[in-house]
Amino acid sequence: MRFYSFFEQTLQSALDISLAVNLKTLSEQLGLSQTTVSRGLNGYPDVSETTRKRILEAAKKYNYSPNSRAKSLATGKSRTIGHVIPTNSQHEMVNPIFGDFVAGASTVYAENGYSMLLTRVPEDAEIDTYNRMKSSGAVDGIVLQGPSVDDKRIDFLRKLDIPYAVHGRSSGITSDYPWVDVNNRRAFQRATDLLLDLGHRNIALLNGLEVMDFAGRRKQGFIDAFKKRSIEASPDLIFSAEMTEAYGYKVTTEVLATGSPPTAFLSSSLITALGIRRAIEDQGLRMGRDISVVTHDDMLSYLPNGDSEPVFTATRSSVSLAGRILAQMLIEKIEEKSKGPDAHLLEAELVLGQSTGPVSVR
Amino acid sequence: MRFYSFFEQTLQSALDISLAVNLKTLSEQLGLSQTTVSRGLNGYPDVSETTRKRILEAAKKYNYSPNSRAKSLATGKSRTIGHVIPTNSQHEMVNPIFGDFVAGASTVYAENGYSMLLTRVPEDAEIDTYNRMKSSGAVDGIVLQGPSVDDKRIDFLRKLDIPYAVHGRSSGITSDYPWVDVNNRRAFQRATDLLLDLGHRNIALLNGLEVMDFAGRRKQGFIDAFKKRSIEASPDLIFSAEMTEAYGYKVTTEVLATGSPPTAFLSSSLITALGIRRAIEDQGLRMGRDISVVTHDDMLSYLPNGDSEPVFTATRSSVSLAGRILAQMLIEKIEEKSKGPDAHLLEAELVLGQSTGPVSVR
DNA sequence: TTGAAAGCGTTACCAT
DNA sequence: ATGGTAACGCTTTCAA
Repeated sequence: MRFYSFFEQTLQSALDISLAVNLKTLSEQLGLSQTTVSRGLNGYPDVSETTRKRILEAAKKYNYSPNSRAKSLATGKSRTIGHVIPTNSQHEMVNPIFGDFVAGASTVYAENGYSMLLTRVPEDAEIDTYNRMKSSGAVDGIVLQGPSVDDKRIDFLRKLDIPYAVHGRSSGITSDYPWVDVNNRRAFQRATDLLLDLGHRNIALLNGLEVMDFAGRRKQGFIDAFKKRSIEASPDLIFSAEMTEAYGYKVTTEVLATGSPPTAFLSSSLITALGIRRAIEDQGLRMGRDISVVTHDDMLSYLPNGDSEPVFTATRSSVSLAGRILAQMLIEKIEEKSKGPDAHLLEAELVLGQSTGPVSVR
Repeated sequence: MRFYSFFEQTLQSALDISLAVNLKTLSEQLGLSQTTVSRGLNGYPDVSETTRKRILEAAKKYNYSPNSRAKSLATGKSRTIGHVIPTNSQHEMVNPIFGDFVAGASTVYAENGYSMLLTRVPEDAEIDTYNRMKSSGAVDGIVLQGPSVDDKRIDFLRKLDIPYAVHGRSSGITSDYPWVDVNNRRAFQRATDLLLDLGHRNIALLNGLEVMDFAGRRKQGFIDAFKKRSIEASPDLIFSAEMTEAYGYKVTTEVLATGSPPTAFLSSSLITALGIRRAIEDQGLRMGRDISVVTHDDMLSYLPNGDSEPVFTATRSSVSLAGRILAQMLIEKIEEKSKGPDAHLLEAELVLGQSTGPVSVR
């Protein structure tokens, strides 16, 4: 009895100063073996209901939670998924869709008892990081974000023989790999179609960097829309750069000063579209009357759909959805509920704003 | 000899199929003890230069990296820092500054051999998550983002007795805690001052949710600017809600329809400012001529400073900087290079756009 | 300068 | 239904 009360006391004070209660202490307290307690906690069938109840109560009382490091060492699973953000850009700021994607994915991780390990490394150290993630046993799976054209990392991940999934696709990679993507080509083709329908011919495309795979697809959609009407998109009005606001401002200012300025702008990013609008306003032109701006990656998804207000299709929330789907896919792969590489194409629409939305040529 | 070549072969094939090389295999291969190899890799002084060289070469050759779980189990340190994003909002999208902050912090983590563990949990499970993070030994430190007024989580973290740091402050918490914050009050006071200088009197403030601590500070700055001139800010023009675009659109539309519409808008968020602009354009008014919009949390930081172009102060990049500073502070706390709670106040300025910037009353 | 062995906190196999 | 014990891969103490 003195013995037990000693432990009681130890545990109580441990509780107070938040010292870790481990399986050993807990089992001693319960007068059971570590094995039984472990089984009780992990829902094994071969433990009586009464003992299980006792175990769970004690665990709760002493605020026990298993040491995840020890658990993962014993099981060989870390229940953690690695995401890598390359520091590829000059500025520290990050594309807003990054947050949406991460939010979507980590929600699903949390629901399934996984956590997300986020690392930011220089682009040239990325392969090395994947390598270490795997061989250090830190993660059970890896997510590759924003693939470039013919992305060598995809083959590398396959060879690394670790579950992985790609947000976006990579043209040039012929082998199978699991991905989740939106239909960039079709979305931009539709947007261009709309502007062409309204009579625009001089349309400027402010695209992202063409090493990024999605940029190539968007450009293709733009060009295809013209081709289908047997007209040619002016190559002088197709721009490609990192999607900053300065880029939008600069290009728009320059292009509006030429002999035949565009009557409409199609932007690959909201940030860039901000620069475009700013430049247009500087020229004394009015959005939605003198000129049209259509942008993808918009934040209008906050506006309620199906109301008296104009309908805005949620591009940003589709990114978050992509995160969810991809996370689910990866978890299933890790837990071997599914095997082969999956592919999911999300149907993203373009965002058409009210005042900044397309108008016909005057 | 046969013996060594057997291992050579084993290791080689392990390399090919990317099987984990562990300390045991590596030391057997080298003909050394695990102890020596471990010491060699971790830079202990008591190992001869020649052996150290051999060890490092072999480690590189066989692509060895220590199992982080085992290491952390043995050392009691996880070299991981936990961030929690509460799922407090109706929508899945996340404030863009979240990405900037995370990017800044994780850069510093990476530089110091730390990684970031990101979890997204329902708001009511947050305390529980911190608890588990600590008692499961998953993290060495915790970052609290976006505190509310009188945030109970701060006291909880202190009691949890784990290194932590807060991005933002919490009025009502009198005890010391480590934080990094911008001067929200002063920034909004200055912006309001500027608009008052230009002759505006009917200024609308579209603020964030007032449970969030930063929103309270911003409102205070707004009110103070009026007070200093012995005039009163109209309470009817102060709004508070989650910073969506719909919020900006709705409030602006309504307020412009009243008898004395505001001549200027001050917005707590770029997203909301988008809604404000959209509504203004719908009324046929022109930005930067008929009306002024000043917004905080802008993305204009992409524009180069000190050029011929107007100077835009980098609010977004200051968030990223906050992430860096906070990460550095937390790491020092974890490694016990510093002890007491630190406080850093970053000097954030308001962003004043060119066309959308403030104009005097006409 | 090097090595043997104990220990970190779990799980899992094999008994009973 | 329950318990003893050997792993998991590393660090660290103690010896040599």
